[in-house]
Amino acid sequence: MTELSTAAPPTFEGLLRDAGLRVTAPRLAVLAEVHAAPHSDVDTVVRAVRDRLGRVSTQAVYDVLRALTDAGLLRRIEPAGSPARYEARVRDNHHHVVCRRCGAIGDVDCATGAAPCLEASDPQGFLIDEAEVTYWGLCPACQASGGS
Amino acid sequence: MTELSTAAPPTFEGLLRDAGLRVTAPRLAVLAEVHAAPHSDVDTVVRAVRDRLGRVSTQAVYDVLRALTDAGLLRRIEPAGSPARYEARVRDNHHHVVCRRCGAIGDVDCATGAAPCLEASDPQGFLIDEAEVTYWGLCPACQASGGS
DNA sequence: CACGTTTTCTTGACTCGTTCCAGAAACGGT
DNA sequence: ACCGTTTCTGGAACGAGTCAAGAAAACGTG
Repeated sequence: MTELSTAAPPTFEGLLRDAGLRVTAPRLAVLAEVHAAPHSDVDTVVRAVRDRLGRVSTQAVYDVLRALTDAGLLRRIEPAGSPARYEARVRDNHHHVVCRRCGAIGDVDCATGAAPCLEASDPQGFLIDEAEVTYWGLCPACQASGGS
Repeated sequence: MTELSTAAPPTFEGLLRDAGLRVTAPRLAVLAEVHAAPHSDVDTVVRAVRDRLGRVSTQAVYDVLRALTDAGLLRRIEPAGSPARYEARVRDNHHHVVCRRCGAIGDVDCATGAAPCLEASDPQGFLIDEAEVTYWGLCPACQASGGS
């Protein structure tokens, strides 16, 4: 079926086809937007998609984001106190720094090799498949402005 | 001011006074409930408080939870996709395992001593004050029931 | 290239968790 | 016991996200 080499399709259309998803304008626009502006929230994506395509319903964007996330083309992150955000860096086990004041998000690669804190000391019988690390602090801009 | 030794006041009333908070029935009830049932969500706390005290407004519970959290007597955790939950273990830097299916939460002590992944490889200029680790997986019960 | 099936998008209403507001009630220092 | 301050009540409101039914578009086939 997927005869064509899935080596590294550079186009968004290729990404969609390889994932077994239909190619539609909203999906291409959402993919492009999240690749262009990582850590976008839904509202930002909706606005960007409408800039490109004109009239697109909010639900379409929610549906597309879910489909792309389920297909592994996007990753959903949800820092406490913020609406959900989406990024295109996928399957590379990186983490995030979140600014307590303005909510800005940055990517942080794993320090300790591939799996930093992946093993809990006593997982209480849980079968763990992912360790998510969130660093909380102040972004450079907020350190400068709000001194206290 | 705080002349009396704040060594280890065993009563909830003592905890409140030492934190400079007024002692009220809703606050005592909330403290007792969260100590008794860690990782409770707001609705659970509301029900428990009403069981003890009779009529208590939902807002009172929200206000109390915020006041106790700000005072450092409770800790608020907010796993993605779940409503906020509260626990009484505070200032001991432990982490959580969350069941992907049923949302159950367990405590996990730091494996690597006091600060496991506390230092990001490249914090991008962020001033980090906390590293929050969430382990995702399946709790024992969900492993047993939903095999697939 | 037209057809029919399947998937996707639109519109609108709705749920859930949480917050805001004004006023009544309770706390606790003097 | 009194009075100023803080806390609680009740009701309305908000944002994020979901559900449901039908219209529209994308794909595999002949």
